[in-house]
Amino acid sequence: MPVASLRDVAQAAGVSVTTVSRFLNGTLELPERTRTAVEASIRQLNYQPNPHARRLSRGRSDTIGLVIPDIATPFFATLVAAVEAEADRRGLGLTLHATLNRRERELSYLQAVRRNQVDGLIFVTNHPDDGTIADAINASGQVVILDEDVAGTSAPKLFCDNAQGGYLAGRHLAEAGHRQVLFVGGVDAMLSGARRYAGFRRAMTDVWGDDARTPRYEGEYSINFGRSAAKRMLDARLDVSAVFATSDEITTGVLEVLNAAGIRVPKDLSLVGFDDVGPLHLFAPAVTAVRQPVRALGVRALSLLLDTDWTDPTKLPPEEIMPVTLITRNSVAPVIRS
Amino acid sequence: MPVASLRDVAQAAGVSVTTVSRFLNGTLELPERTRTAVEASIRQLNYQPNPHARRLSRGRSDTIGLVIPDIATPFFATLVAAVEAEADRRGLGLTLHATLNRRERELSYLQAVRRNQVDGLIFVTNHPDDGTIADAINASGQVVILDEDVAGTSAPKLFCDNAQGGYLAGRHLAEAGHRQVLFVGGVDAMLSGARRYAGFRRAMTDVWGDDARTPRYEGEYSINFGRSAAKRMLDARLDVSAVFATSDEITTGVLEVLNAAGIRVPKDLSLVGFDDVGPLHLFAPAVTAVRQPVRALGVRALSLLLDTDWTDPTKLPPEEIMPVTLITRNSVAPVIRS
DNA sequence: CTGTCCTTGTAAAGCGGTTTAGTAAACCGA
DNA sequence: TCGGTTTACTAAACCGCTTTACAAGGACAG
Repeated sequence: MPVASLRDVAQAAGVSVTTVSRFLNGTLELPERTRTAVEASIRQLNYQPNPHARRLSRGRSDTIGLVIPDIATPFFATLVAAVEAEADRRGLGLTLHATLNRRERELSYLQAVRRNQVDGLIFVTNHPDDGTIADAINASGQVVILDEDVAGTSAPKLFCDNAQGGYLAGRHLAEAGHRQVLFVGGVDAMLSGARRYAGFRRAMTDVWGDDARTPRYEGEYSINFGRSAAKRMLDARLDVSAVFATSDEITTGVLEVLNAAGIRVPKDLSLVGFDDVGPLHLFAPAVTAVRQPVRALGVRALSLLLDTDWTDPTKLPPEEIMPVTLITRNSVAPVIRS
Repeated sequence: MPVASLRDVAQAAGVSVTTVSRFLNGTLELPERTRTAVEASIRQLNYQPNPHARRLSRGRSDTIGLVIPDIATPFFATLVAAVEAEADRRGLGLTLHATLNRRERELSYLQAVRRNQVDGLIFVTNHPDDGTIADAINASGQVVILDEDVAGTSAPKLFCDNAQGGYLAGRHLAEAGHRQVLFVGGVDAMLSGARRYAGFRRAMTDVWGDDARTPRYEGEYSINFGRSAAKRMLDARLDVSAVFATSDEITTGVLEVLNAAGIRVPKDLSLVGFDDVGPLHLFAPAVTAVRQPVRALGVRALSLLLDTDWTDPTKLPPEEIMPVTLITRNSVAPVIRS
C-alpha cells in the first residue's frame, strides 16, 4: 500500500490538512476530541511526513554537508564520527562527500549549499588552493572551514593549535639533546605545514640558537609520502638524530621504511608524530606524538556552523584554535653527547 | 539575489517551464535557436535545479543511506569510504547514520526508506537482534544487509567468507603446532561469530582431532573487549599457546594487555587477527591476520542495492560471500615440542 | 441587543520542479 | 487543396507539505 499523506490523515480525521499540519508543527492547539481523532488517524495510517515536500516547502533541508579529503584515514574517520554524532544529536542529517583532494569535486560540493541541498557545509581540504576554492566558498556562505585554511576566504575557521603542536614536538626533542631534526610534513603554502614548522623551528632555536638544524621535506599527509621521505633521508644519509613526522600517516610510512631498513627507533633515530588518532601506542616502538582534539574539533565546527549569525557577512566569528597536547611514549631517546 | 528557478529561466528564454524542464531532462529536442536561448539564460542566471522540488516531483531522492554501527574504526571507515566513492561514481548522494548499535536508532533509520528519504539502504549491524530489526527490514524493502546477518530477513545479503577465514586462521595455527588456542570474538548468536568459530574449530580438529582445545570468549568487536578478554585469560592462567582475535579492535586490545603484562608475542604466545584493515603490520610484532576485502564489500553492496529488481520480493538474490585471505606476518611462532 | 474577542478551525496560494495530454503551425504528398 | 504527419512547443495537474489570511460561531462585556 502506498504511504499515507497528510491529506489521507486529514480525511480520516475529518479535518483539513492545514489543521493536521499545524497541529503537528505545534502552531495550533486542538481541543481534546479533535486531537485524539487526528492522533488516531496518524497512528492508524502509520503516517510519515514526506521529507522532500517538507523541505521544498520550508526552503531548508535540516541537513548539513561534510566535505572531506578522505574518510578512510583514522583522523578523518574520527572527525566524521564526531560530526555525525553531533548532527544527529541536533536532529540534523549528514551527507558526506569525499573529495580525494580533487578540485572539481570540492567545487561541486560547494555548490550544494547554494542549491539548498544542505543548510550548511563543513569544509575540510588538504591541498593548496589557487583561489578557485576560495572564491567558491566566499560565494556560498554557510561554510565553516576546518582543520586546514583556505586563504582569502571570509568564513568561520577552526584549527588545532598547529604552532603550539610544532613547538611541543620541537621542545621535547631539543631538550632530549636533538639538535638536528628532520621535519617531514605539509607544504609551507598550507597553514598547518607553515605553522607546525614555525613552532617547531622556534622551539629548536629557543634551545639551540643558531646551532639548530631543521631540514624539511615537504609533501602531503600520506603514508606514501612518509615512505618516500624516509627513503630519501636514508639515501641522502641525512645527518639528523630525529624525525618529526607531522601526521599519523606520515609517521606510519616513515616507521615502515625505518623498520624495513633495520633502523631502530629510538636507539638509532628518534621519532615524534602528530595527530595521535591511530594506535601509535601499539607500534614498535610506541610513538610519542602531538595529539589533536579531533572529536572536539568536529563538534565545535558544527556549533560554529549552526550558531553563527550568517545574515551579516562582515560580522563572522574570528578564527578559533583548539589546544594540542604532547603524548610521551617510547620513540624519543636522549642523545648521548660524544 | 535569490537563486533562479526554472520559471525565471523559462521567462528569460521566452519559452515555457515545461520546455526547459524537458530539455534539461533530455525528453525534448530543441532546434538550434531555442536551445541556445535556453542555454544562455541558464548560464546567465546561474540556474541550479532545486533538488528538493525535483525529489518531491519524481518521488525519489537519488540518495542512498548507509547505516553503520560506528565510523571511527578503520574497518567501518574503509567501508564508508568505499560506498561513498561508488555512490558518487554513480551520481548518488550518501547520507550516513551511525547507530552505535542502539536499536532505536537502527529502527528510525530504517524508516527513512519508507518515507522516501532515501532510495535504498545499506544496513550494517553489529549486535544480535530480537526480531524487531528483522521486522523493520522486511517491512522496508530496498535494504541490503552487509557484513553481519539479521536473522529472519528476506533481503539481499553480503558477507565475507567467515567460515573460510576461521578455517585459515585455525589451520595456520594448528600447522604451527598449536593445539590449544583461545578464540576471542563475536557471540555465537551472530553469523560472523558462529561461522568464524565453526571454521576455526573445523581446522583445529582436522589437524588435531579430539585433542584440539578451542576455548572461546564471546563478546563484542571492540578494543575494550579485547582488553578484558586478554586480562581474563591471564587471570585464569588459561592453558593455551595462541589466541585467535577475530577483529582488528580485539587484536589491538589483546596486544595492548599482553604488551603491558610483559607477555612476548609470538615467543610466549602466538596471535592471529581478523580484518587487517588497521596498520597491523606496524604493530609489535607485526600481526598475522585474516584479511577482509572491505572495499570490495562496500562496492558490491551498492551494486546489490541498485541492480536488484525489487518489484518481486520473492525473487531476491541469494546470499553472497566474498573470499578472505590470510596475511602471514610475525605473530605466530611454531610450538616447540617438549 | 450589539460589538468584540476567543476558539476552532479552513481555503488557497505557494515551494519548484515533472509529466501527461494536447495544440498550433508548418510541411508534404496526392 | 486537403488530410495527415511532423515539429515545436505549452497548459495544467500534480508531488506533499507549510503558511498566510480569514471566517463561523459562541462567549462575554456594556
